[in-house]
Amino acid sequence: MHKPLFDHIQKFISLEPSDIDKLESCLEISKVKKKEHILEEGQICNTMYFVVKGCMRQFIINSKGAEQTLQFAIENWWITDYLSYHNHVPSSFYLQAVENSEVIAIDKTVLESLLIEIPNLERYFRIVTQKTFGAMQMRIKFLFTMSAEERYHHFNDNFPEFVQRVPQYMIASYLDFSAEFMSKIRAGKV
Amino acid sequence: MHKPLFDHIQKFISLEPSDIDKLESCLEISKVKKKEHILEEGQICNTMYFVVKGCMRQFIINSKGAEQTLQFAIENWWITDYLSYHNHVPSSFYLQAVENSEVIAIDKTVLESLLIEIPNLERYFRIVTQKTFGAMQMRIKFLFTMSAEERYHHFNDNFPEFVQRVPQYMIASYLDFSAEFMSKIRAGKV
DNA sequence: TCAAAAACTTGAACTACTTCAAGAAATTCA
DNA sequence: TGAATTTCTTGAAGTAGTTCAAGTTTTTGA
Repeated sequence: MHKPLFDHIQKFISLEPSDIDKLESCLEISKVKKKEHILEEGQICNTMYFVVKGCMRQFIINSKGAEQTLQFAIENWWITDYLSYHNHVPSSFYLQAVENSEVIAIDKTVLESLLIEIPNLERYFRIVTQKTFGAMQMRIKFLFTMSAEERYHHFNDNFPEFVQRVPQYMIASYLDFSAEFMSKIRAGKV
Repeated sequence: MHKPLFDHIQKFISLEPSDIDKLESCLEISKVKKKEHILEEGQICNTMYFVVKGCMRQFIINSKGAEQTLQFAIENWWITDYLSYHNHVPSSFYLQAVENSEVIAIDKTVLESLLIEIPNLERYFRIVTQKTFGAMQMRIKFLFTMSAEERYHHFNDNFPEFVQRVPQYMIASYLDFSAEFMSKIRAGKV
């Protein structure tokens, strides 16, 4: 079902029924099994993904061979590799399902011509991207100013359900500390 | 002069002469003296700034009273606090001139109505924001996977002129290590 | 339902960085 | 020009985190 996407869009702009039809015909919903990749390092990313259900993450494999989560996307978030998408260069990232998920995929070529046809949709993406960018600016602030323990508590206070929902080692790497250290923070052993 | 902005815009989209006039009438260029603030913590940010000449930075004052640079913007970059701008909440950041600079300021109310009038301009901002977001994703990757020394060399290799141009302690905090440690890296004493 | 896999915990040893304090060098501007 | 300010450097001591290795608990799926 595409409804969650249309609901999300209509929070920011309103679409003509004809535009809704046009957009609808371009969307492809797909189920992604837990741990399945929708993008791998080295591939060119030609798709934007909207999470209808479940949870996706962007991660890399670092020089020690360990996975490092850089970004999560839950229901109603967009996720893609914007650099690869816009510059048509190989991606540095993996995009993977953390849970069994459903995503709406929009192909770049299709989307770009759709955006020219529907200026209001262009507006939607501009606003959503700028808001996400704002959230990213705050994230950098937190990473720069808080200790590991403060970052954990802050995240836990703000997204308690989410912390329950995904493996702790992913949260640890998203907050930029080791899984072992997170375990100690939780046990009050720091 | 507004030319640098129009040149930048026309790299991504093309504007009708009438649109150029319309936009032109909304722009306000202003000189910002080195160290002068164009936004302070606690204020609501209602403006987007385009750097025509010079260099601006976004920084915070951390719990120890030290300045921490989170972002730079040189010629042809936009800078603002997107969270404060979109959610109309007090900013967590300062925006300050690193050098004597010239910026084009566009007021939010003016810009938002302009964007509705000129869909192509909406497109420009969508593309520019997404590209900047892509750069930010890479930045997070570098912060997460490289050591302080690697981050310094990587930055220095990619932006050698820029490293000459701004005080080293600002670069150090932008790369998330202390000015003293940067000094030691440069001296080969690590 | 139960064996295998994935996720979490613990302590001990280590290290990449920070902090502090003081001096030297470079830049600014009256 | 030269005094004041800003920026950079250096070494010594400290610490917030990592790494490793091994064991325990929880979850998964045939």
